[in-house]
Amino acid sequence: MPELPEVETTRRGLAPHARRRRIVELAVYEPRLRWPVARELPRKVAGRRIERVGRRAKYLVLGLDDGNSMLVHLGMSGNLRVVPADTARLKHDHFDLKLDSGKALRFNDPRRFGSLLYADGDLRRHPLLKDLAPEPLTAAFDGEYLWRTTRGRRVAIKALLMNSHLVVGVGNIYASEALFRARIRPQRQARSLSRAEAARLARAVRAVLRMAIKAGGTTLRDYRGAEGDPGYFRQRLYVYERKGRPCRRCRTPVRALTQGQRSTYYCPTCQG
DNA sequence: ACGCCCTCCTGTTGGC
DNA sequence: TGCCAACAGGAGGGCG
Repeated sequence: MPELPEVETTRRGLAPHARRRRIVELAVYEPRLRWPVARELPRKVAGRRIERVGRRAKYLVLGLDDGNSMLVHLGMSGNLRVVPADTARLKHDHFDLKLDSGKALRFNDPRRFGSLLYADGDLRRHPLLKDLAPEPLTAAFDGEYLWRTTRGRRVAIKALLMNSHLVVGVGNIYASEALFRARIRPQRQARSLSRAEAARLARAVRAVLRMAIKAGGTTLRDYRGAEGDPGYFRQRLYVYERKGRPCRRCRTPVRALTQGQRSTYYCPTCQG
């Protein structure tokens, strides 16, 4: 579900409520997430102040006043919302991070692919973060980088866009959308991209992520921001979920195909 | 190192 | 209406 724009939207919604707040209690109702929630986590974070609400790839990072951090990953169906702490719990509410404001950050995740992790000290050494590629919205990710890292790679460019060793934050929706905007077929071998195409694709990735953030992300079903509101980028999608419907640019019916057990959408006319 | 495939989990949808 | 299979936004891990 949530890709970079949705996680970033959640981060922005959370930040004003969480920053400088002290953690009164971490209440874990269901520790069986993607990674089991460590038993000692509530004890470690109780009483700490949240100093930073950040993001790395699709992880939300809560930086604590003791130099350690909590990481929250939303998985496919997760939401992290701000609620009054006494709000009645619903099905699939898995933990509450209760703050000294009387609010709680409440995590709901039907599929339980999300996670709540603790990282002591340097985030860059955390096992799940240490090998991640650059952020797409930083200067490190540009056409030259993309061209260089795709050399020799026989895998389809669409699959490579979703590989967090190449670039982070791009999932199934925005991979299709970026390739459409760059006018590149998703099935193309990554190594076949020209320098110009790599440059177009890098720009398209950045553009589509930026625009999606502006729209508050894409809500297909479950996604809600920190305040409970959906994202509005769905209505701006060019190909994703539009199989058989006319391309918004040229009216050719959009095609779907399966790559690595994931759906890909593209326009056979616009994407040469 | 690389590329492919499977897995975790629940809910929804579509076909019969 | 019921049943069952297919599919869904992630991504680690195992295999050849």
